[in-house]
Amino acid sequence: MNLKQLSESLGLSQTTVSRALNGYPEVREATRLRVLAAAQAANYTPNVKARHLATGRAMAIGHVMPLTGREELVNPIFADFIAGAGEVYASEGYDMLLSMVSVEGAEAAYRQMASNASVDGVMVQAPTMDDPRIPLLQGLGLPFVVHGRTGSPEGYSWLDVANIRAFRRATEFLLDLGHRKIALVNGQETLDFARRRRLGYEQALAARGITPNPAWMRTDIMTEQFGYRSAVEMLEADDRPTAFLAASIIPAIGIRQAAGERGLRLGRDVSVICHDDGLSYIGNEGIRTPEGPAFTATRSSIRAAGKRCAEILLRLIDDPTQPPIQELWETDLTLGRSTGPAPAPASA
Amino acid sequence: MNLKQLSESLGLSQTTVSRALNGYPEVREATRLRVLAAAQAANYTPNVKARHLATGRAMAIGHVMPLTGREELVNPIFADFIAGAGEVYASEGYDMLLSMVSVEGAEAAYRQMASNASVDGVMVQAPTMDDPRIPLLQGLGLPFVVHGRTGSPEGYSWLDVANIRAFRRATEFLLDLGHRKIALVNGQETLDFARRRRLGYEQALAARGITPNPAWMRTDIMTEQFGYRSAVEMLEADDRPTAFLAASIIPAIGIRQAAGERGLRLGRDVSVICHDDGLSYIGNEGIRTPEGPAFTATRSSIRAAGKRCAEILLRLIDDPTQPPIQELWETDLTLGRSTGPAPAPASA
DNA sequence: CACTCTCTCCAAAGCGCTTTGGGTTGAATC
DNA sequence: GATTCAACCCAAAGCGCTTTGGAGAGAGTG
Repeated sequence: MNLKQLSESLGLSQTTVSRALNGYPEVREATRLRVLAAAQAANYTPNVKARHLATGRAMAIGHVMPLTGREELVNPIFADFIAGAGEVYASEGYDMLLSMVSVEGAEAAYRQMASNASVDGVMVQAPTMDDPRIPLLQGLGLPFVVHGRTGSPEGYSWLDVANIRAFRRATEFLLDLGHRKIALVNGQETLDFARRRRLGYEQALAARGITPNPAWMRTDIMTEQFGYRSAVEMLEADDRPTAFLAASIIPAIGIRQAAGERGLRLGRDVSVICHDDGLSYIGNEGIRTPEGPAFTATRSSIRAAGKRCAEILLRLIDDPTQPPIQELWETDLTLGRSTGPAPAPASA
Repeated sequence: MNLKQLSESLGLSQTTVSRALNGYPEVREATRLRVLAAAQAANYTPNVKARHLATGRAMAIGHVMPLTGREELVNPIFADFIAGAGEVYASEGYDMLLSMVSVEGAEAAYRQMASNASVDGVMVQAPTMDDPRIPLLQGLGLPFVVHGRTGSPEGYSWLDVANIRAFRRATEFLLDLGHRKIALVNGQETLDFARRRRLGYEQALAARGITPNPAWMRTDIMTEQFGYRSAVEMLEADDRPTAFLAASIIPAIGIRQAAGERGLRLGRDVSVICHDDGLSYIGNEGIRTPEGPAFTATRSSIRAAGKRCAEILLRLIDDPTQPPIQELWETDLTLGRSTGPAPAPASA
């Protein structure tokens, strides 16, 4: 069933039917209702491709899910982010075009999306400090929103969490508990957010006159095994940290496991704070006892971020004169069962 | 730059240029090279929508990522599955159209994809025993592949792991270690795979004359907190299991946490076997010591499954006469550090 | 009553591509 | 030298929709 057939069955022109369906005012209300009823009855939906050819709008948003590392690992964080964004797209009638490519291939993917106009805008995730995708997209004139930001976050739309503050605060909290040997199990520091988190950590230490120990600062893809291995190495060294700061709940789980295997109890022998993105299946909030969730954590819902980024992007698409929209979200520091006072030096 | 401009700049007709670019034989090799060079120089890529309008093919595959539960949780498993599939699509020039909807909305999503021909085929994930999407898609005539299968898996293409055998084998392994009190922390049993896993578990118990204890059989969305809570409840009861069988590594992590908090060591005081989908960030294989990975697990890469499902789907699309392709993958049972002989009854 | 609007509706062009159904041309064939 | 046949190339017709530029019919106005 296409427009032509539908209009013939109604004894109307294609123009009128099209206008009736798209809510234009040049059609009598009675006619519109008749058209809508007929469309409904015939189970008619306009051919998206034809419409796009005619309008030039793709009614689709491009997402590029970066696969990190040589193994092209897929971060579950993106699934939740996409879920949030997808919700918005669906409600506004947009499709989501997903491209999974290695970090190196991302640029080409965006370039292609732009060149054949298969999307009306794109979402940029996990930017590096000086991400080449941003000037690229600006040059291509394709609307985009960055989740996170770069070193010089001007002239484009982004949404980010206050990473420096979050990790400074978390570090201060550990310092207040008497910890002096604090390890940072960070994400890849080529990524801007990880760099900022390290800054926050270093600032807090510096404010108390503590020089960070390079052996206690690890940076890599935020897998469970990365957390595990980092913790194993640090806990088996002669001088070991009494607290860990993890960039995600996933490495934090690895740290917990490493500690547990060595008979160290979280919150008593070793403290752990992680950033909690509120992941669906491994959200920290879920495991809540009267004493709080499992991990003390800086919290910010990645799904809510996805949703908001999508809203911003659609606004940008709707109104090309819209100036850049930038939002900085604060995180909560929620107390859980994984932190406690630093153990007495004798036992460490 | 469009076809018309390109052909004018070359002094050729649109027909010839189009044919040259698409590899038809009616064009001289010299001309083809000239055309290709010009296209390259002009950075020309054909407008996808126009092409689709003309050919009727969308060059896109629809994925519907089911969000489960009232909270619409997104299972990280799907991210890895999609990564595998996406790899294949990209290499064959297909786009991936992703729709995130609640389980109830999935049918409508598929129906829409079919009705406006925005995709050439769809992927069906997480089927229930008697999934309505299958007759729906058959009726719509849209090629599809099911990851998993239904109660009566005939007449359509699917790829599944041998869930019954996997869980029977895992249960037998625990029985061989002397465990008699084995709990099953399963996925939602409306889903076919979960039902099959329970069957495997029950068969193994029945073969040794053991009646399953309903209190030790849990079924829900496979989150970490589900694993945690289930384990807490069972471990705090008077009669507690000595071993757990978990449907995913994620609830298994919750179980481990619950056990650890109670001073129970995995592989010594409590045994755990889980199914390991080889997730990128929380893959069991990663945390490997000389004694093996953290969990004893039935293993099957979800990413490889995604890849293979995509290959099958593209084959189906390429050749409509292709009869259904069905593949049953066996799992490995790999020994990890989470299992050991059943503790002496006195200590239990 | 002629004229001007406003309301409704329509014919046709156009979006950029593929593909059908020929045309030309030059070489090979009889 | 006429005929046949590849080999190349082209004009034009769609694909299904939106949108421009009217046209016709009543209603309102002087």
